[in-house]
Amino acid sequence: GSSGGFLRTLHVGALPRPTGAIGLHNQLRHICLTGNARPVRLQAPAIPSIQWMAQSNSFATASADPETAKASKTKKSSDKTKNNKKKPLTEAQKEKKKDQKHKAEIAELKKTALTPPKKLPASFFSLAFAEKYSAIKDSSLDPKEAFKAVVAQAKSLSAEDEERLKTQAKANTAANAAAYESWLRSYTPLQIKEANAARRTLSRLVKKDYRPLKDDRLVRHPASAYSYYLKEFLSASEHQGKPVNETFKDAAKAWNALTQSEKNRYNELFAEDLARYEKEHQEVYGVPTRKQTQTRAQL
DNA sequence: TTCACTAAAAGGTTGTGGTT
DNA sequence: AACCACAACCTTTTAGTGAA
Repeated sequence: GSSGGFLRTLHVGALPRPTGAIGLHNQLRHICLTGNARPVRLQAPAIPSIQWMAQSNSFATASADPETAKASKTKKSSDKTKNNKKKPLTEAQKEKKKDQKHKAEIAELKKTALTPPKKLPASFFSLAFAEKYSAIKDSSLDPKEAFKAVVAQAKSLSAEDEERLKTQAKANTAANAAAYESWLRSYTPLQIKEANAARRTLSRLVKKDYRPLKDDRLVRHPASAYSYYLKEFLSASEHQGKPVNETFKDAAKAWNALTQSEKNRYNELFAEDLARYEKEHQEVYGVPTRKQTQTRAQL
């Protein structure tokens, strides 16, 4: 595991930022900003209940215009005074209304979730495929046959071509990383944090995997006392080489056998980390944690 | 969505406990 | 209730090539 070590400090270990691909990177950025959103292919699953969403106020942008909403509401109701009787909605109408609301929520979540820039092909195979395909393009081959033929060609490149395309692929990988980094930095850490929350929600609501955006600036959650114990336990040489799941079971057993005073050391480490979390939360996001807000409200 | 294939990222595993 | 924190490592998934 070389990604993001334990107790990784903020801003350390950022992605490499190659300097050789500036032009490409600007192009990518432009493409991104012109907003060609990723094609959405959703098989619209019927979500029976979105009740829990109403409980969540994580996405403040959704309620950005309470004034206008209020205004249009009052205006509407005054219009309705002519035919002063309000007919109760039929079941079908209720369904429709609910469906519309649901769609609006999804749309709002997608906006909050943000769309990272499209990536350039980063494998020699993809590049070879594109190249060979453009050569065969005009032939009247059946698309599937053409596809297979091109794959075969892409697999049997000359040594020179393979070398060339591997170099290109590497450059694209670097350009992709640079483009992503640049795109990321155009948003605040808080926006990215909220985007990730929206992504989690979307993944649940929609049959699609909205993966979290990777961002070094995000504040790492405090690690539990047990996490610290586990780290210590695993680093002991006596457990190395044993199957992972056995070792983890042993660790849990040992943890539960500890006395309260033995646990204190780890609890202190947690307390320190919690303090770190609260401090960084304020610094990076510009707002205190929810827990801090609640505690202050009680005072 | 299909076809073949690659590179890179995420998931599963084993736990506890704090955060949202 | 669900998510995230920590660990290592092997396995699975994804996104990307183009076009119908």
